[in-house]
Amino acid sequence: MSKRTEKTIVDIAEELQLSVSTVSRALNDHPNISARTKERVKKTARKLGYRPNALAAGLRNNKSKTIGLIVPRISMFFPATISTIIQNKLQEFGYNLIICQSNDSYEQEVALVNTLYSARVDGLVVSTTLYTTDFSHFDVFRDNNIPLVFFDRVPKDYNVKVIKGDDYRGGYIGTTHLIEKGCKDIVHISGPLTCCLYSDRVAGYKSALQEFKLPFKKSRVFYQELTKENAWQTCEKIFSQKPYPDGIFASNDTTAITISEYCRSIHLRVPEDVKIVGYSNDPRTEIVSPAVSSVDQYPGMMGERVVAVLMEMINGRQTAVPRYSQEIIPIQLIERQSSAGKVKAGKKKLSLS
Amino acid sequence: MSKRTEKTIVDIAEELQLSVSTVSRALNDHPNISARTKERVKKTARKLGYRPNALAAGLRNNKSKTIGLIVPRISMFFPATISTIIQNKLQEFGYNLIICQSNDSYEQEVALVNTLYSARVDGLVVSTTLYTTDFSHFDVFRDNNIPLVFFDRVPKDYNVKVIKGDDYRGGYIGTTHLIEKGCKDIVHISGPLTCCLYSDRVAGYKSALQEFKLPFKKSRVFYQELTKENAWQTCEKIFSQKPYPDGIFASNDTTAITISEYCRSIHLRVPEDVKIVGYSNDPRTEIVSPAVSSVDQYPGMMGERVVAVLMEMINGRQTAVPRYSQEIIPIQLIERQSSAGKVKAGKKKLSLS
DNA sequence: TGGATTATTGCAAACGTTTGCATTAAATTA
DNA sequence: TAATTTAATGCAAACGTTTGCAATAATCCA
Repeated sequence: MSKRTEKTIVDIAEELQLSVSTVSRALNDHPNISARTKERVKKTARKLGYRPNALAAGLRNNKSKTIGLIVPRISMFFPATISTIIQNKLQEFGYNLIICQSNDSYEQEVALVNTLYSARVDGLVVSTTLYTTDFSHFDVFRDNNIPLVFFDRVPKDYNVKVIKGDDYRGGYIGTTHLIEKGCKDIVHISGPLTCCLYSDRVAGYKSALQEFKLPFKKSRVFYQELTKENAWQTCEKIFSQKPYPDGIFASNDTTAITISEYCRSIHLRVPEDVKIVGYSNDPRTEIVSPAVSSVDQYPGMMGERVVAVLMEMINGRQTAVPRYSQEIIPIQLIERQSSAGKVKAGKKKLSLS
Repeated sequence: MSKRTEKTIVDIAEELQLSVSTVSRALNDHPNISARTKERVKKTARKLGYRPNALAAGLRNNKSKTIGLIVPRISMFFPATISTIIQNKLQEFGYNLIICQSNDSYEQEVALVNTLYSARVDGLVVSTTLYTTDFSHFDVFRDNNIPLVFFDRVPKDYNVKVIKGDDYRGGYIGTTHLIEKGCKDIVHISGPLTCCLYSDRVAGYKSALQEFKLPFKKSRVFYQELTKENAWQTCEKIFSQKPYPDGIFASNDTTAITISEYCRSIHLRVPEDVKIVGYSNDPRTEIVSPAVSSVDQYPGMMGERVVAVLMEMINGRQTAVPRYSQEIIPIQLIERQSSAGKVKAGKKKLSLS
């Protein structure tokens, strides 16, 4: 057991004939320890190879200097980007980040919340499962007044701090853009409605159609997990019979890109025959040809806001009283090749105000 | 302070008129606690909303049930995929994972090692910075016999457990493939040689050239951080004067994809005029056109091996004595459009044994 | 029925910090 | 110089567990 080499502050104290309290205070730069003592203590700390034990300090202080993060998966562009930012930002504040993935499983999410509570994280950041509609597993955090922030995929009707993208507007803008480019029959491929993200975007899609007096047809909206496989299957369904849509608005970029591939496979031209808009502005949209238009969600801004809000809560500037508050991060449409120009020859441009 | 609601095992003990030790053992299913008592304890634990305090347990047991992971960045495909797998796998074993990014900064890496040590992680997994050549900051772990595993970007000459891809072979296979497809003047774009990954691949590249009696020219190898921007610049250099190379082997896919874009921009045809092979088999290689050939590194296998080895070390089956041991994960070339067919008309196929 | 074995439970120390309060030493003032 | 203030240090409890050992209760066998 070489563990016997672990030095503690009592070793330092003994070596210097000081009390442990003095050593502790010296290491923490407590004001009423003399400069000379601080020097001596720090020096022998280095000499002995002393490493503070964060567990012990955490136990005593009832804080772990650790934040928990739960996301569906870190292999997807948007959560990955946000996680990166959160992690880097927290590092600046001296916090560690425990990143966990629910893999979009409700049960896993519940389990993770509990282990992160046991780990006594000082705060929890979460983007929920596609299927989380009951949020009571977060009560432990909320009721114990431990900072809790949701982002992107956030609860509806749960009294808590929420930071989300402007999904309604995203749905609206994406659809409007296609209409302005001349599309008259726009399919929307959405995620499951249990997730607020998608219901908001669908609402935006609807209101855009309505505003431009285009009919909303139930058969033109698809609800599915937004995987490549599902996208391909849905394409097969869509293009199994005419009339073909002249625009498709997909609620993520994996889907948008797959649609584009499918169109090529059946010799439909993008954007001439079908225009496509995706969501998230995944960098893949740029390298694919034609490049795919997409709704950017400013992940950087969102990540920074998450950390800022969290830190305010931790430092008590923000009232930690569980109070619903929603912060909306703007979105922006990035126009690319996949939705360029006019609908196929013969149709003329809608004149829009 | 609603923190006063935190229940501990002594609350359970009081409620049941038992000793804390009995409660502790009951909760941990210790064999010599009667079934009846266990039942009662667990029931009131639930009733009181008791949550174990992992910090306290960790302090007492000298283990945190937490693993540290340091990667350059989690936004890159390969480390992201591995992190995902490691995280999911560890979850099965009841371990949390603290994911940290060094952002390819040596100083940050050093700092992270120290905070993870302070957090008393039960093990550390790391893929180093591009520029880490001094590994002494890992001594704390090695010397205290705390499981330490390196993967992908691993140390040379540091006595420790290492799991890496077969980069020499990857370099060899990638180059050989281009040669077999008829290339005679192959550029190699490599990362900095401080990183074992790249030096191994360069070695593979060299030996392939040698084997096929092609000259190795220093001017045909470039060493740089493998970013998009650098790739573009290097392309400008390469194609600023003739003769153009007829094959390019890039040490990552971002670079390979950018090269392909550059070629299109100057109206060079891929693969007819230039053939391209990348590294890592990033999914982007598939959606780009022409699809880019790449060397797959089996991230799944690597991730699983990392966790398996780590668990063996933690459970003491593997000797934890710091002993260098290297495990090589195979690679596989995935041929795609970017390196298909023959070199431009007029050249005839090399007949290879 | 009594002694021995076995099954349960309890006591108390330990893990490494931090911190309120008490104490001592040093500096200041009258 | 004595009394008072200020600066620096020490004592001991506390954070919530776990665990070796001791103690008690229950069971068994002859």
